[in-house]
Amino acid sequence: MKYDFNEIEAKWQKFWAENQTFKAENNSDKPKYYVLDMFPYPSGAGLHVGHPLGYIASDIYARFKRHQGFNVLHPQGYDSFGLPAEQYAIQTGQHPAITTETNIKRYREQLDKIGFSFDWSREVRTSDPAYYKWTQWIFIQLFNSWYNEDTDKSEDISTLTTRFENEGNKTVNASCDADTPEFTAEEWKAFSSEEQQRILLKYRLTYLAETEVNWCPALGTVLANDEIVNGVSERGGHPVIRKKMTQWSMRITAFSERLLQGLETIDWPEPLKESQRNWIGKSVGASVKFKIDGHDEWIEVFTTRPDTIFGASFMTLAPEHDFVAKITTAEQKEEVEAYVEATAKRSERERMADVKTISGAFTGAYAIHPFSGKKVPIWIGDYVLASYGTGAVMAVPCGDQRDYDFAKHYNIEIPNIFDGVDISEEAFADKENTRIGNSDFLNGLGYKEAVKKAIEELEKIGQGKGKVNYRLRDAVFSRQRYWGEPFPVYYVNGLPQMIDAAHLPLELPEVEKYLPTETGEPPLGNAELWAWDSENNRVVANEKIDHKTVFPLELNTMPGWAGSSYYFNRYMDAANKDEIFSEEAIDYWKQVDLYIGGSEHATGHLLYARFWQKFLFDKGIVPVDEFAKKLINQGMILGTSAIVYRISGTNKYVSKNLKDDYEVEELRVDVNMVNASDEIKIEDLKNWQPQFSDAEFILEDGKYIVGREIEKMSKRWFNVVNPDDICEDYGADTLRLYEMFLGPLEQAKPWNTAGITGVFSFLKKLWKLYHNGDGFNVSDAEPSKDSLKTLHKTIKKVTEDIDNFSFNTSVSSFMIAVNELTAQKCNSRAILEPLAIVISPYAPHIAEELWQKLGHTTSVAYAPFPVFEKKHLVESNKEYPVSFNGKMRFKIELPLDFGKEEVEKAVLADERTQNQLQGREPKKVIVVHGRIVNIVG
RNA sequence: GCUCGAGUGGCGGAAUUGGUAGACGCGCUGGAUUCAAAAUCCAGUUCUUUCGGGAGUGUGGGUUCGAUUCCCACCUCGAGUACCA
Repeated sequence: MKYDFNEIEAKWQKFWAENQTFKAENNSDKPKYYVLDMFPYPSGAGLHVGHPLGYIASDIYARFKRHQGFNVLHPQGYDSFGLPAEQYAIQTGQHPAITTETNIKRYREQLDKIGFSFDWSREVRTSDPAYYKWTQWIFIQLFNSWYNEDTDKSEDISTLTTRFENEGNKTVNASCDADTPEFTAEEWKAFSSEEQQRILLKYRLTYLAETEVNWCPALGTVLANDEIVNGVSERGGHPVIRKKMTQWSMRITAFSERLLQGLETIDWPEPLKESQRNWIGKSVGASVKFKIDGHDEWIEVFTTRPDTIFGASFMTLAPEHDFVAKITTAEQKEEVEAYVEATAKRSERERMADVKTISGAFTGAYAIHPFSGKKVPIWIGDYVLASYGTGAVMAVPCGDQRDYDFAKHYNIEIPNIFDGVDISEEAFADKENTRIGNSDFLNGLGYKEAVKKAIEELEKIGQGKGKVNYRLRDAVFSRQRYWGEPFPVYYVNGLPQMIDAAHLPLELPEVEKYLPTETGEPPLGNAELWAWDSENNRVVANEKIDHKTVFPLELNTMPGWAGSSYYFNRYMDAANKDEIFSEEAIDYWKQVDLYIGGSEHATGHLLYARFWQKFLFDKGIVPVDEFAKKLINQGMILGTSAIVYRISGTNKYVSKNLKDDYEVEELRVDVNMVNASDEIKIEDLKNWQPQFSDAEFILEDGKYIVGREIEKMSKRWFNVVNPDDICEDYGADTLRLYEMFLGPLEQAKPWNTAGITGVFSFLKKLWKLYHNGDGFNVSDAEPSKDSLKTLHKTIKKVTEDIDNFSFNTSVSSFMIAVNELTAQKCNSRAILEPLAIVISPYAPHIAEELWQKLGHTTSVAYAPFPVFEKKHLVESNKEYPVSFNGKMRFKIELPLDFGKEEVEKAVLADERTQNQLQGREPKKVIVVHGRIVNIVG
């Protein structure tokens, strides 16, 4: 009987869908387990064979957990807001919602063909108003919250206003904007309502602020750093300038320390955690205030080396620093202004790329050293970044290489404050071996003591204190796009007001064009129905705006990461119309137990999602403050491109191993035409593209052999392999097994369809094991000892492999098991029934079919996983490998109950031992019981 | 530059607490079956060899009876990050 995978797979996919086999219940006596994939952006290109890798792994895990008796939540959805649909809309006028719907359909078909055990009843789409209602809702919660650094928690904004009324803000320890003014309770009460609102914005967890952005006038939009290449836009090559814009931001910096500490509590890959740590960028040091000579102003700097304060011989401000204009003297004005203008023209990336060139300008002003009272010149230089610390540094040229280079370049004094160190060539930055000298009260101290002492002294004179600084910046949350979540915000006298949560969702309006308006406003500026009637709580036409009851709505939309920052929680109760999720659901599922996805989201999605989770935790909305206990990064699947060699200037193509005799150009051709021996059929090539139809070919051994190159899977390299095609030709079970068989989950590895025949013939052999000629053939005969041994070593191995996420080695052990059972001519139910369950997480369709044929009427998906029994693996003999000086030379079979002496005696008595020794006396014989014998001599 | 990861046959890879290096699969070689091909099955396949053996996991050292595995130095490749005070 033939293994008809197409029929079998269609049958079971239908069965699972009709019976809702994988629907998870929100209340169950079973222990819960939540397996999550990073949901895809449904692109127009569809899935290639690399996309489902992580999904297959998580599906195997989810199925395994079901066999182990867990109530498994394994949902899937779509991150369906995004740029490509919008770009397509701009080009064609097609509404992004339509494109998105089409793409989702295609994705769903492709996913269904692979046989995933998703609970589709919980599907979410970030672009669905029923979903983004809750994205908007969370935004409102953030707006209505502030961060109390005393309790280290987000709190409702009302607790802040109460404190302002009672004590002003001097005593309030909060995360807030740097330019927040101080006020007393009386002053607060005297402020107008508008003034109060303006101040509260400086405290809210999402707030409006002037942010410097990369503005591309030609595209009418803000670009991310990686959308800019060499100072011009990647798309179209238009100039990009730095521009200040009022944008929504998220006060993620309030959570810096918790985001850092939380990493210790979660089981995520170390490299991923490391990149989050770097991104957060904690440094411990001190903030120091320098008085500016002749001004009332103080310059505040952050330093990690307060111990070197006596080495500070100048200050450097970022060119953008607020003080620059104020303190620059008349003589220096021209030079400074020219320098500031020159730096403003350069993009941040340009500035960062050009590290070698030293540039700066002297402001003519001086700061007073807090201890020595000496006047130190104040410079500006673009090596100081406005966005880090205070945008100012105390320059210690003897201890910091950049300060050193700057000082050398401009002939600034380089005082040496290190005992016994030569600084004539370079700065000395070795903390371990630091011994401070020439520094008044710090003389003779090492790094640690000197830091402590310096901070103490700074505090005494009120000019500094210990401080922790983070590199992490608040996250800009506005996008000048159409296809994203609208902000639930309208403006009264320029001040943002939240739409009441009861009136959400605020749905995206229709627009004529998806481009920015002529006046440079975001695409929503094109909408005609985009005003808020605050009396009737609904969207009305723009012409009704009277600024009394009808107000303009926000024109920006939210970024891609908004919808993905909490979707894992929404899955728990995805259809809930009244709440983001029920308390019952979140208390049961709590958090994701296993999250699988790409490492490219390390510092984007995965950091923002942790931030929102901590916020929701503070608000009591979720019960745990980390959303995913364990995370695994799947590696990228690369393509194996096929290359043909055209002889230069001709239409002749030469086979790979003959190409060195000619001058050739490499051309990539469709990999799907190449067979396992790297041979391509000339006919296929001729039919593939017209340029080959009348080409000539120089063959080797009558074949055309292509060259191969491993590179990213991409249409332009013609190396994309489609999972549908694989399912069509070999079946989903083969695809699933082969994806796993390729190598370790976390590693990048090349795809080559050639190797797939190995797992395909394995499945055919597995099928044969249960069949005899035309019929199903499983007997109730007692299994042989060997078969039991094969089964149980497979159970053991596969269980361990799944626990270790080592799915590739499981596939090998299935192959070994089937090879052995075939050789043993095993057709015993006692073996073949458990075997079907063991294989079912990997190859669920064939397992279901065999399970049914074995006489079962319910899905194999919930059959208990076979339990490993040690007794079947117990041996009485061991084939000892005998090594000489660590090299294995021969094997000898001995009873396992032989003791060390008996083993040694038996080995030494063997003639092969004497052969090896050739008359030498063995110096030492090591016997490791049950493992190995090693003879030294 | 810094951080992290990885180097094993022609290829993907295995060896999970230091104990038989190359499991499993692809490809390749030979054979069976076939008019032939596909499919299937069997045998072989790290290199080298005077057929006794010898060498061998990026390179060089070290620890050990024994190292792909642990330590030190270096080389190569990949990923992330970048004037972070």
